[in-house]
Amino acid sequence: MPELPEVETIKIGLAGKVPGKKIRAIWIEPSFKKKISPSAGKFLRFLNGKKFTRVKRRAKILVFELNFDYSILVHLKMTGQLVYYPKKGKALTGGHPIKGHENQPDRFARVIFQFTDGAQLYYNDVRKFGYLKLIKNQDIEKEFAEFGPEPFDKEFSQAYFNDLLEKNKNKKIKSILLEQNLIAGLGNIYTDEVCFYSGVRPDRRSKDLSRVKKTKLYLNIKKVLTKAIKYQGTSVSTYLNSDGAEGKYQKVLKVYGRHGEICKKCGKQIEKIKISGRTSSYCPKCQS
DNA sequence: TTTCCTGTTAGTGT
DNA sequence: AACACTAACAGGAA
Repeated sequence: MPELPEVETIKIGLAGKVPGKKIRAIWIEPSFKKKISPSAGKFLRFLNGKKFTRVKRRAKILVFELNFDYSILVHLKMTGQLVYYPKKGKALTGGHPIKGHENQPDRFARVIFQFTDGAQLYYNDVRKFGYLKLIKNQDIEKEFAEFGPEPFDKEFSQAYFNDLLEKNKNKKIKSILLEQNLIAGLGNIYTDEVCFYSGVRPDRRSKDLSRVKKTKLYLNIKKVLTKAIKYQGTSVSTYLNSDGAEGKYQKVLKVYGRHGEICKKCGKQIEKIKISGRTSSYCPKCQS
């Protein structure tokens, strides 16, 4: 699920909740122990009694800073969720989309943080692709060295973007947008949407893009992500924000997941192709 | 029942 | 080097 807007939404939600919380106990589902580093044992031992101080995001990774020179990195991969339960837990029934599991917490809980004030933070993950990593703050920069600029950073300028297209002129535009070492945070949903708003077929090679299209792509990356954050992300399958509620952006999707349906702009049928192994949907009339 | 699909990405093979 | 494909895992849809 989670691409930049979803991770950002979770970050904003948790930033108002977990700072100051002190860990009383952590439970890890046995089969998930191999996804905890440096090891489940060290993770438990080190974190017991520590406090969360701050929540940040880089690319699609959440960073929980602690009251020592350490942080916990959380990558949700395809189906990870973080859900916060205050002490006085209203039963959260916020539309968990997996049938029969409308009530949180459910059986897909992999890690549970219990805080001294009775609140809890759940890491849920159906497919168990995600991971939690305890890391020294001084090592974080090295860990993130692989990522390209954040789309909202000054570093991500039109000049940078044009240069990046020039350096990858034979690649398909969608492949470029998906590469985290070029631009951080876009995934399958928002790359499709950015291409639609820019009138560009996702399989167009970047050398064939006009100057105008390059500008459109650049601006639409920011526009689409900004709107998606405002809508609290897209709930396609298992994504929930940190209150356990769904995002709203799926209501305004133009092409992602809509192949076979009618283009909202021109009425033609949305088509699909595979790019970098990902299903990509586009309108054959609006995008060229 | 079986087959194919799914938000990510590291790793392997061509 | 650049690219395509698969595995990691589980459940839903057809």
